[in-house]
Amino acid sequence: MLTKLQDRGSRMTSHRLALLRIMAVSEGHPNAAQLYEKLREQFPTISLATIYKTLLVLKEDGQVFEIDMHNDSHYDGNKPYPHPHLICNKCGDIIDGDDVSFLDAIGQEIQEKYNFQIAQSQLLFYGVCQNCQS
Amino acid sequence: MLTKLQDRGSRMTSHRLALLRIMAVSEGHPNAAQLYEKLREQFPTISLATIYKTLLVLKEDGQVFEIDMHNDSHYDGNKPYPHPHLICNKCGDIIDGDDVSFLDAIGQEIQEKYNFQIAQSQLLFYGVCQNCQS
DNA sequence: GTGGTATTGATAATTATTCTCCATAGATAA
DNA sequence: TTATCTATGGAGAATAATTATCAATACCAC
Ligand SMILES: [Mn+2]
Ligand SMILES: [Mn+2]
Ligand SMILES: [Zn+2]
Ligand SMILES: [Zn+2]
Repeated sequence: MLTKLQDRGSRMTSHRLALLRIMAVSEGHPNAAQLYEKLREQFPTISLATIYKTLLVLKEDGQVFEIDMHNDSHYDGNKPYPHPHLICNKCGDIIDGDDVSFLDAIGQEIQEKYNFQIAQSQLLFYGVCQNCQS
Repeated sequence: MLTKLQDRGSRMTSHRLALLRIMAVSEGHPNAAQLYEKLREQFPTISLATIYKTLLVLKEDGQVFEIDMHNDSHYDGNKPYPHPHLICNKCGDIIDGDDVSFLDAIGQEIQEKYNFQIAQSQLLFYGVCQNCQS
């Protein structure tokens, strides 16, 4: 947790701990602005730039995964590795879409068919979630 | 081609034809800035805003597919429907990753397991392409 | 505790994309 | 062909998420 950070010459600060804790508790996929609002409850003088810098450090450290959405990145601190996301066009909810079979198979196939070495992936499905279909 | 546009009250202009033709010929995945440079050869006074407006119209008309990349959207006029893309971290090349099995299976699985009605998808794989592995 | 350095906060800068508004050009019918 | 109506184009301003700058501060090894 903090060992990896320090190996890279980074420090574990109260801000970074708090941000990780919020993500672990919320189980959601917040964006920078939402994390900013949450963190302001504990650190009223925190800056939005600090949120971005913290997210960058934690991302490079492999502790959060960035969901690369159009002009509004969201973050996952619970599953800090590539996995599919289902994004509802009605309510905006972002649902984890892991436990999907064939994912490894697709990676394998791309690797072989195109001789492409996959390092990362962004798998986004847009549509209507269960709740919004009523 | 122009029938669909006119049904929606849109007009087929020389700009729109030229943009579609450039995409069809290039077989690539240009972004707005690259299309702007190309189109300026034919229309020296064209504006970048016109590129964006044209791309929006053609996208809504189902004639181009937008690849939703982080702060730099690219467009596909040859396969104007969702399909995977392989993006090289070294040379920046964007490779079509269709003809991949299991894609329909994954869509099916998400539909069933999460009861999620898929309307669109962005499947991006980042890594190193064949040419850049030497 | 002290000192060196990473981090923070305030704010400016960046950059892709969108908006505004008037002039212009495409379609349609006379 | 010509008139008319309206979508489109061009120029530049506006927007908004993200990044850069830099002096003050907090972390941590000693
Ligand atoms: Mn997730
Ligand atoms: Mn493509
Ligand atoms: Zn929903
Ligand atoms: Zn390459």
